[in-house]
Amino acid sequence: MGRSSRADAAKHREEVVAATSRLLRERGAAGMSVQDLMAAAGLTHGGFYKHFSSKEELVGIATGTAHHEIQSLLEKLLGEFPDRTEARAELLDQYLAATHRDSPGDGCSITALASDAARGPAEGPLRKAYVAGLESVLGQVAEYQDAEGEEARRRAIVDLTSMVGALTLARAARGTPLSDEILDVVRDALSAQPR
Amino acid sequence: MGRSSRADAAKHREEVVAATSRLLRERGAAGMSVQDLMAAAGLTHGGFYKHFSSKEELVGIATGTAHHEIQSLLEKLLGEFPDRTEARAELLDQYLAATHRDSPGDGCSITALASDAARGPAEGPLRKAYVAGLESVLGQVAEYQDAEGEEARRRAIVDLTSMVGALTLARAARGTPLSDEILDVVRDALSAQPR
DNA sequence: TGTACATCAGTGAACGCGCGTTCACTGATGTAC
DNA sequence: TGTACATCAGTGAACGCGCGTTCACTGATGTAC
Repeated sequence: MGRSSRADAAKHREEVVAATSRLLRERGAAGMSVQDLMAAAGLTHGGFYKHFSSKEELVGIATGTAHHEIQSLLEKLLGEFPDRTEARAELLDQYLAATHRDSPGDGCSITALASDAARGPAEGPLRKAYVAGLESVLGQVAEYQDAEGEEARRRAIVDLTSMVGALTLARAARGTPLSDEILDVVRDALSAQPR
Repeated sequence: MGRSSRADAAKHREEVVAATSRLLRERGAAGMSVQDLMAAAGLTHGGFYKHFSSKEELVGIATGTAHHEIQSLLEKLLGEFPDRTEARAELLDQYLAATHRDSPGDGCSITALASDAARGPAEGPLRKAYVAGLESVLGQVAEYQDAEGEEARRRAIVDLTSMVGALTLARAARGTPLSDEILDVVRDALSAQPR
Protein backbone atom coordinates (compact mmCIF):
# COMPACT_ATOMS: atom_id res chain seq x y z
CA MET A 1 0.00 0.00 0.00
CA GLY A 2 1.39 3.35 -1.05
CA ARG A 3 0.57 6.89 -0.14
CA SER A 4 -3.02 7.94 0.57
CA SER A 5 -4.48 11.10 -0.93
CA ARG A 6 -4.63 14.17 1.27
CA ALA A 7 -8.40 13.82 1.52
CA ASP A 8 -8.07 10.19 2.64
CA ALA A 9 -5.36 11.07 5.13
CA ALA A 10 -7.53 13.82 6.60
CA LYS A 11 -10.42 11.37 6.85
CA HIS A 12 -8.16 8.85 8.58
CA ARG A 13 -7.07 11.45 11.07
CA GLU A 14 -10.65 12.35 11.86
CA GLU A 15 -11.56 8.69 12.30
CA VAL A 16 -8.67 8.17 14.70
CA VAL A 17 -9.65 11.23 16.74
CA ALA A 18 -13.28 10.09 16.84
CA ALA A 19 -12.32 6.58 17.96
CA THR A 20 -10.02 8.03 20.61
CA SER A 21 -12.75 10.33 21.84
CA ARG A 22 -15.06 7.33 22.28
CA LEU A 23 -12.57 4.82 23.71
CA LEU A 24 -11.10 7.46 26.01
CA ARG A 25 -14.48 7.92 27.67
CA GLU A 26 -15.11 4.17 27.82
CA ARG A 27 -11.77 2.91 29.08
CA GLY A 28 -9.59 5.88 29.99
CA ALA A 29 -6.28 6.87 28.41
CA ALA A 30 -4.40 3.86 29.78
CA GLY A 31 -7.05 1.45 28.53
CA MET A 32 -6.52 2.00 24.82
CA SER A 33 -3.39 1.46 22.72
CA VAL A 34 -2.06 3.35 19.71
CA GLN A 35 -2.69 0.13 17.79
CA ASP A 36 -6.37 0.12 18.85
CA LEU A 37 -6.83 3.71 17.77
CA MET A 38 -5.21 3.29 14.36
CA ALA A 39 -7.10 0.05 13.74
CA ALA A 40 -10.34 2.01 14.22
CA ALA A 41 -9.46 3.82 10.98
CA GLY A 42 -8.40 0.58 9.29
CA LEU A 43 -4.71 1.43 9.60
CA THR A 44 -1.66 -0.19 11.18
CA HIS A 45 0.07 1.46 14.11
CA GLY A 46 3.28 2.52 12.36
CA GLY A 47 1.79 5.53 10.63
CA PHE A 48 0.50 7.05 13.84
CA TYR A 49 3.32 9.57 14.09
CA LYS A 50 2.56 10.98 10.66
CA HIS A 51 -0.59 12.36 12.28
CA PHE A 52 0.27 13.01 15.93
CA SER A 53 3.47 13.73 17.82
CA SER A 54 2.53 11.40 20.69
CA LYS A 55 -0.35 9.44 22.18
CA GLU A 56 -0.61 12.09 24.87
CA GLU A 57 -1.15 14.81 22.26
CA LEU A 58 -3.92 12.81 20.59
CA VAL A 59 -5.60 12.26 23.96
CA GLY A 60 -5.61 16.01 24.53
CA ILE A 61 -7.19 16.61 21.12
CA ALA A 62 -9.77 13.87 21.68
CA THR A 63 -10.68 15.34 25.06
CA GLY A 64 -11.56 18.55 23.24
CA THR A 65 -13.74 16.77 20.67
CA ALA A 66 -15.47 14.81 23.43
CA HIS A 67 -16.24 18.06 25.24
CA HIS A 68 -17.70 19.49 22.05
CA GLU A 69 -20.38 16.79 22.08
CA ILE A 70 -21.80 17.71 25.48
CA GLN A 71 -21.42 21.41 24.65
CA SER A 72 -23.44 20.91 21.47
CA LEU A 73 -26.13 19.02 23.34
CA LEU A 74 -26.37 21.77 25.94
CA GLU A 75 -26.67 24.41 23.24
CA LYS A 76 -29.23 22.39 21.29
CA LEU A 77 -31.46 21.67 24.29
CA LEU A 78 -31.52 25.29 25.32
CA GLY A 79 -32.61 26.18 21.78
CA GLU A 80 -35.39 23.60 21.74
CA PHE A 81 -36.85 24.65 25.08
CA PRO A 82 -37.06 28.43 25.34
CA ASP A 83 -38.35 28.09 28.89
CA ARG A 84 -35.30 27.60 31.12
CA THR A 85 -37.12 25.49 33.68
CA GLU A 86 -38.38 23.15 30.98
CA ALA A 87 -34.93 22.98 29.40
CA ARG A 88 -33.41 22.10 32.76
CA ALA A 89 -35.97 19.35 33.36
CA GLU A 90 -35.21 17.91 29.93
CA LEU A 91 -31.47 18.06 30.59
CA LEU A 92 -31.88 16.22 33.88
CA ASP A 93 -34.01 13.56 32.21
CA GLN A 94 -31.49 12.93 29.47
CA TYR A 95 -28.40 13.14 31.66
CA LEU A 96 -29.65 10.94 34.48
CA ALA A 97 -30.93 8.21 32.17
CA ALA A 98 -30.01 4.53 31.97
CA THR A 99 -29.02 4.91 28.31
CA HIS A 100 -26.53 7.64 29.23
CA ARG A 101 -25.15 5.50 32.04
CA ASP A 102 -24.78 2.52 29.71
CA SER A 103 -22.97 4.30 26.86
CA PRO A 104 -20.12 6.37 28.30
CA GLY A 105 -18.38 6.32 24.91
CA ASP A 106 -20.81 8.83 23.46
CA GLY A 107 -21.84 10.37 26.76
CA CYS A 108 -20.75 13.39 28.79
CA SER A 109 -16.99 13.82 28.89
CA ILE A 110 -17.12 15.82 32.12
CA THR A 111 -18.14 12.70 34.00
CA ALA A 112 -16.29 10.14 31.90
CA LEU A 113 -12.89 11.87 31.98
CA ALA A 114 -12.92 13.33 35.48
CA SER A 115 -10.69 10.66 36.98
CA ASP A 116 -8.28 10.76 34.04
CA ALA A 117 -8.02 14.51 34.54
CA ALA A 118 -7.56 14.16 38.29
CA ARG A 119 -4.88 11.48 38.04
CA GLY A 120 -3.06 12.69 34.96
CA PRO A 121 -0.13 15.12 34.97
CA ALA A 122 -1.14 18.64 35.99
CA GLU A 123 0.38 20.19 32.88
CA GLY A 124 -0.67 17.44 30.47
CA PRO A 125 -2.86 18.09 27.40
CA LEU A 126 -5.77 16.05 28.82
CA ARG A 127 -5.91 18.00 32.06
CA LYS A 128 -5.73 21.35 30.29
CA ALA A 129 -8.42 20.44 27.76
CA TYR A 130 -10.56 18.94 30.50
CA VAL A 131 -10.55 22.04 32.71
CA ALA A 132 -11.26 24.34 29.78
CA GLY A 133 -14.28 22.23 28.87
CA LEU A 134 -15.46 22.10 32.46
CA GLU A 135 -15.46 25.89 32.74
CA SER A 136 -17.31 26.15 29.44
CA VAL A 137 -19.95 23.58 30.38
CA LEU A 138 -20.50 25.29 33.73
CA GLY A 139 -21.20 28.53 31.87
CA GLN A 140 -23.75 26.74 29.72
CA VAL A 141 -25.47 25.00 32.64
CA ALA A 142 -25.77 28.41 34.30
CA GLU A 143 -28.00 29.49 31.43
CA TYR A 144 -30.44 26.73 32.36
CA GLN A 145 -31.00 28.31 35.78
CA ASP A 146 -33.86 30.64 36.63
CA ALA A 147 -31.37 33.14 38.01
CA GLU A 148 -28.59 35.43 36.86
CA GLY A 149 -24.93 36.08 37.57
CA GLU A 150 -23.39 34.64 40.72
CA GLU A 151 -26.57 32.87 41.75
CA ALA A 152 -26.91 31.18 38.35
CA ARG A 153 -23.31 30.03 38.58
CA ARG A 154 -23.78 28.64 42.07
CA ARG A 155 -26.86 26.71 40.96
CA ALA A 156 -25.02 25.44 37.91
CA ILE A 157 -22.21 24.11 40.11
CA VAL A 158 -24.72 22.35 42.35
CA ASP A 159 -26.59 20.86 39.38
CA LEU A 160 -23.43 19.73 37.58
CA THR A 161 -21.81 18.17 40.64
CA SER A 162 -25.01 16.26 41.38
CA MET A 163 -25.28 15.03 37.80
CA VAL A 164 -21.63 14.00 37.69
CA GLY A 165 -21.80 12.29 41.08
CA ALA A 166 -25.00 10.42 40.26
CA LEU A 167 -23.81 9.23 36.85
CA THR A 168 -20.43 8.23 38.29
CA LEU A 169 -21.94 6.17 41.10
CA ALA A 170 -24.64 4.68 38.85
CA ARG A 171 -21.88 3.47 36.51
CA ALA A 172 -19.82 2.07 39.37
CA ALA A 173 -22.89 0.16 40.59
CA ARG A 174 -24.08 -0.87 37.13
CA GLY A 175 -25.98 -4.13 37.16
CA THR A 176 -27.42 -3.66 40.64
CA PRO A 177 -30.79 -2.19 41.63
CA LEU A 178 -28.91 0.59 43.42
CA SER A 179 -27.68 1.91 40.08
CA ASP A 180 -31.18 2.68 38.80
CA GLU A 181 -32.20 3.92 42.21
CA ILE A 182 -29.44 6.53 42.24
CA LEU A 183 -30.45 7.91 38.85
CA ASP A 184 -34.13 8.03 39.79
CA VAL A 185 -33.68 9.59 43.22
CA VAL A 186 -31.27 12.29 42.08
CA ARG A 187 -33.34 13.15 39.00
CA ASP A 188 -36.47 13.54 41.13
CA ALA A 189 -34.68 15.51 43.82
CA LEU A 190 -33.12 17.99 41.40
CA SER A 191 -36.33 18.35 39.39
CA ALA A 192 -38.30 19.08 42.53
CA GLN A 193 -35.84 21.69 43.71
CA PRO A 194 -37.24 25.21 43.35
CA ARG A 195 -35.35 27.18 40.74
CA MET B 1 17.90 -13.44 53.30
CA GLY B 2 16.09 -16.51 54.56
CA ARG B 3 12.60 -17.11 55.84
CA SER B 4 10.80 -14.44 57.89
CA SER B 5 8.94 -15.35 61.06
CA ARG B 6 5.18 -15.76 60.83
CA ALA B 7 4.74 -12.51 62.75
CA ASP B 8 7.00 -10.65 60.32
CA ALA B 9 5.28 -12.19 57.33
CA ALA B 10 1.88 -11.16 58.68
CA LYS B 11 3.20 -7.64 59.22
CA HIS B 12 4.57 -7.58 55.66
CA ARG B 13 1.20 -8.64 54.30
CA GLU B 14 -0.55 -5.89 56.23
CA GLU B 15 1.95 -3.32 54.99
CA VAL B 16 1.42 -4.41 51.40
CA VAL B 17 -2.37 -4.21 51.77
CA ALA B 18 -2.11 -0.76 53.39
CA ALA B 19 0.16 0.53 50.63
CA THR B 20 -2.18 -0.88 47.99
CA SER B 21 -5.17 0.72 49.67
CA ARG B 22 -3.41 4.07 49.51
CA LEU B 23 -1.87 3.85 46.03
CA LEU B 24 -5.09 2.40 44.61
CA ARG B 25 -6.95 5.55 45.64
CA GLU B 26 -4.17 7.82 44.40
CA ARG B 27 -3.39 6.25 41.03
CA GLY B 28 -5.94 3.53 40.31
CA ALA B 29 -5.28 -0.18 39.85
CA ALA B 30 -3.41 0.27 36.57
CA GLY B 31 -1.19 2.98 38.05
CA MET B 32 0.66 0.82 40.54
CA SER B 33 2.83 -2.26 39.96
CA VAL B 34 3.32 -5.39 42.03
CA GLN B 35 6.89 -4.19 42.46
CA ASP B 36 5.70 -0.85 43.87
CA LEU B 37 3.42 -2.57 46.37
CA MET B 38 6.02 -5.03 47.63
CA ALA B 39 8.65 -2.30 47.87
CA ALA B 40 6.31 -0.43 50.23
CA ALA B 41 6.92 -3.27 52.73
CA GLY B 42 10.66 -3.29 51.96
CA LEU B 43 10.40 -6.49 49.91
CA THR B 44 11.22 -7.52 46.35
CA HIS B 45 8.45 -8.47 43.95
CA GLY B 46 9.16 -12.22 43.72
CA GLY B 47 7.54 -13.13 47.02
CA PHE B 48 4.26 -11.49 46.16
CA TYR B 49 2.55 -14.78 45.33
CA LYS B 50 3.35 -16.22 48.74
CA HIS B 51 0.80 -13.68 50.01
CA PHE B 52 -1.74 -13.21 47.22
CA SER B 53 -2.92 -15.32 44.31
CA SER B 54 -2.92 -12.34 41.92
CA LYS B 55 -2.71 -8.56 41.77
CA GLU B 56 -6.43 -8.50 41.11
CA GLU B 57 -7.14 -10.36 44.35
CA LEU B 58 -5.00 -7.90 46.34
CA VAL B 59 -6.81 -4.97 44.75
CA GLY B 60 -10.12 -6.45 45.88
CA ILE B 61 -8.83 -6.85 49.42
CA ALA B 62 -7.40 -3.32 49.45
CA THR B 63 -10.70 -1.91 48.22
CA GLY B 64 -12.31 -3.41 51.31
CA THR B 65 -9.73 -1.91 53.67
CA ALA B 66 -10.08 1.47 51.96
CA HIS B 67 -13.83 1.31 52.46
CA HIS B 68 -13.31 0.53 56.14
CA GLU B 69 -11.62 3.90 56.61
CA ILE B 70 -14.58 5.97 55.44
CA GLN B 71 -16.95 3.65 57.29
CA SER B 72 -15.00 4.19 60.50
CA LEU B 73 -15.04 7.94 60.01
CA LEU B 74 -18.79 7.92 59.44
CA GLU B 75 -19.32 5.87 62.57
CA LYS B 76 -16.98 8.03 64.63
CA LEU B 77 -18.52 11.34 63.56
CA LEU B 78 -22.02 10.13 64.34
CA GLY B 79 -20.81 9.15 67.79
CA GLU B 80 -19.16 12.52 68.42
CA PHE B 81 -22.19 14.55 67.37
CA PRO B 82 -25.37 13.10 68.86
CA ASP B 83 -27.41 15.72 66.98
CA ARG B 84 -27.84 14.41 63.43
CA THR B 85 -27.98 17.85 61.87
CA GLU B 86 -24.73 18.83 63.55
CA ALA B 87 -23.12 15.55 62.54
CA ARG B 88 -24.16 16.08 58.94
CA ALA B 89 -22.75 19.62 58.93
CA GLU B 90 -19.46 18.31 60.29
CA LEU B 91 -19.39 15.54 57.69
CA LEU B 92 -19.93 18.04 54.88
CA ASP B 93 -17.17 20.27 56.25
CA GLN B 94 -14.66 17.46 56.41
CA TYR B 95 -15.64 15.79 53.15
CA LEU B 96 -15.75 18.92 51.03
CA ALA B 97 -12.41 20.25 52.29
CA ALA B 98 -9.25 21.13 50.42
CA THR B 99 -7.23 18.69 52.54
CA HIS B 100 -9.54 15.84 51.54
CA ARG B 101 -9.30 16.86 47.89
CA ASP B 102 -5.51 16.97 48.11
CA SER B 103 -4.96 13.59 49.75
CA PRO B 104 -6.99 10.98 47.90
CA GLY B 105 -4.69 8.26 49.22
CA ASP B 106 -6.20 8.42 52.68
CA GLY B 107 -9.53 9.88 51.60
CA CYS B 108 -12.93 8.46 50.76
CA SER B 109 -12.74 5.32 48.64
CA ILE B 110 -16.26 5.81 47.27
CA THR B 111 -15.06 8.82 45.30
CA ALA B 112 -11.50 7.66 44.64
CA LEU B 113 -12.38 4.22 43.27
CA ALA B 114 -15.61 4.99 41.43
CA SER B 115 -14.01 5.04 37.98
CA ASP B 116 -11.98 1.90 38.66
CA ALA B 117 -15.21 0.17 39.68
CA ALA B 118 -17.08 1.48 36.64
CA ARG B 119 -14.37 0.49 34.15
CA GLY B 120 -13.23 -2.75 35.74
CA PRO B 121 -14.69 -6.18 34.97
CA ALA B 122 -18.24 -6.57 36.28
CA GLU B 123 -17.40 -9.75 38.19
CA GLY B 124 -13.97 -8.63 39.37
CA PRO B 125 -13.03 -8.41 43.06
CA LEU B 126 -12.71 -4.63 42.97
CA ARG B 127 -16.20 -4.08 41.57
CA LYS B 128 -17.76 -6.47 44.06
CA ALA B 129 -15.98 -4.96 47.06
CA TYR B 130 -16.75 -1.47 45.80
CA VAL B 131 -20.50 -1.99 45.49
CA ALA B 132 -20.71 -3.68 48.89
CA GLY B 133 -18.96 -0.67 50.45
CA LEU B 134 -21.17 1.77 48.59
CA GLU B 135 -24.33 0.14 49.92
CA SER B 136 -22.89 0.15 53.41
CA VAL B 137 -21.82 3.80 53.26
CA LEU B 138 -25.24 4.82 51.95
CA GLY B 139 -26.82 3.15 54.95
CA GLN B 140 -24.52 5.10 57.25
CA VAL B 141 -25.14 8.44 55.53
CA ALA B 142 -28.87 7.79 55.90
CA GLU B 143 -28.37 7.90 59.67
CA TYR B 144 -27.13 11.48 59.33
CA GLN B 145 -30.48 12.57 57.91
CA ASP B 146 -33.27 14.11 59.96
CA ALA B 147 -35.69 11.55 58.54
CA GLU B 148 -36.37 7.83 58.62
CA GLY B 149 -36.75 4.93 56.22
CA GLU B 150 -37.22 5.66 52.54
CA GLU B 151 -36.91 9.40 52.98
CA ALA B 152 -33.64 9.07 54.87
CA ARG B 153 -32.28 6.82 52.11
CA ARG B 154 -33.32 9.26 49.39
CA ARG B 155 -31.64 12.12 51.21
CA ALA B 156 -28.53 10.00 51.73
CA ILE B 157 -28.34 9.28 48.00
CA VAL B 158 -28.66 12.97 47.22
CA ASP B 159 -26.02 13.93 49.81
CA LEU B 160 -23.57 11.24 48.74
CA THR B 161 -23.88 11.90 45.00
CA SER B 162 -23.31 15.60 45.61
CA MET B 163 -20.26 14.95 47.78
CA VAL B 164 -18.81 12.49 45.28
CA GLY B 165 -19.48 14.76 42.32
CA ALA B 166 -18.01 17.81 44.02
CA LEU B 167 -14.87 16.04 45.24
CA THR B 168 -14.40 14.40 41.83
CA LEU B 169 -14.66 17.67 39.92
CA ALA B 170 -12.59 19.57 42.49
CA ARG B 171 -9.80 17.01 42.01
CA ALA B 172 -10.07 17.18 38.22
CA ALA B 173 -9.76 20.97 38.43
CA ARG B 174 -7.09 20.98 41.12
CA GLY B 175 -4.81 23.98 40.91
CA THR B 176 -7.46 26.32 39.52
CA PRO B 177 -9.75 28.73 41.40
CA LEU B 178 -12.72 26.68 40.16
CA SER B 179 -11.60 23.77 42.30
CA ASP B 180 -12.00 25.65 45.57
CA GLU B 181 -15.17 27.28 44.28
CA ILE B 182 -16.82 23.90 43.68
CA LEU B 183 -16.06 22.70 47.21
CA ASP B 184 -17.29 25.94 48.77
CA VAL B 185 -20.48 26.26 46.74
CA VAL B 186 -21.57 22.65 47.20
CA ARG B 187 -20.76 22.66 50.92
CA ASP B 188 -22.80 25.82 51.44
CA ALA B 189 -25.68 24.59 49.28
CA LEU B 190 -25.97 21.25 51.07
CA SER B 191 -25.57 22.80 54.51
CA ALA B 192 -28.31 25.32 53.77
CA GLN B 193 -30.69 22.65 52.56
CA PRO B 194 -33.49 22.03 55.09
CA ARG B 195 -33.26 18.56 56.58
C1' DT C 1 16.98 -28.15 76.83
C1' DG C 2 19.43 -29.52 72.55
C1' DT C 3 19.63 -31.38 67.98
C1' DA C 4 18.07 -32.73 63.32
C1' DC C 5 15.16 -31.72 59.88
C1' DA C 6 11.10 -30.02 57.38
C1' DT C 7 8.87 -25.78 56.24
C1' DC C 8 8.31 -21.78 53.74
C1' DA C 9 9.00 -16.30 53.38
C1' DG C 10 11.70 -13.95 50.55
C1' DT C 11 15.26 -13.46 46.53
C1' DG C 12 16.40 -12.50 41.93
C1' DA C 13 16.57 -14.19 37.32
C1' DA C 14 13.64 -15.39 33.73
C1' DC C 15 9.15 -16.06 31.07
C1' DG C 16 6.02 -14.11 27.49
C1' DC C 17 3.52 -10.14 26.50
C1' DG C 18 1.92 -5.59 25.07
C1' DC C 19 3.20 -1.03 25.24
C1' DG C 20 4.83 3.70 22.83
C1' DT C 21 7.97 4.99 19.60
C1' DT C 22 11.39 4.70 15.61
C1' DC C 23 12.76 3.71 11.05
C1' DA C 24 13.89 1.90 6.36
C1' DC C 25 11.00 1.05 2.86
C1' DT C 26 6.91 1.12 -0.61
C1' DG C 27 4.32 3.04 -4.06
C1' DA C 28 0.35 6.06 -5.11
C1' DT C 29 -0.30 11.03 -4.98
C1' DG C 30 0.78 15.66 -6.14
C1' DT C 31 3.63 18.87 -8.78
C1' DA C 32 6.75 20.98 -12.14
C1' DC C 33 7.63 21.30 -16.78
C1' DT D 1 -2.53 17.01 -21.81
C1' DG D 2 1.49 13.98 -20.88
C1' DT D 3 5.67 12.78 -18.58
C1' DA D 4 9.28 12.74 -14.95
C1' DC D 5 10.12 13.19 -10.40
C1' DA D 6 9.61 14.58 -5.57
C1' DT D 7 6.59 13.97 -1.73
C1' DC D 8 4.79 11.57 1.99
C1' DA D 9 0.78 8.38 4.04
C1' DG D 10 1.00 4.02 5.38
C1' DT D 11 3.56 -0.65 6.29
C1' DG D 12 5.68 -3.85 9.21
C1' DA D 13 9.75 -5.08 11.65
C1' DA D 14 12.36 -3.66 15.40
C1' DC D 15 13.73 -0.88 19.69
C1' DG D 16 13.81 -0.72 24.80
C1' DC D 17 10.86 -0.97 28.56
C1' DG D 18 7.84 -2.36 32.34
C1' DC D 19 4.34 -5.38 33.32
C1' DG D 20 2.25 -9.79 35.95
C1' DT D 21 3.64 -14.16 36.86
C1' DT D 22 6.73 -18.36 37.53
C1' DC D 23 10.45 -20.82 39.50
C1' DA D 24 14.82 -22.79 41.38
C1' DC D 25 17.09 -21.53 45.20
C1' DT D 26 18.44 -19.74 50.07
C1' DG D 27 18.55 -19.96 54.81
C1' DA D 28 16.16 -18.60 59.08
C1' DT D 29 12.04 -20.31 61.38
C1' DG D 30 9.22 -23.73 63.43
C1' DT D 31 8.70 -28.51 64.88
C1' DA D 32 9.50 -33.31 66.21
C1' DC D 33 12.15 -36.06 69.02
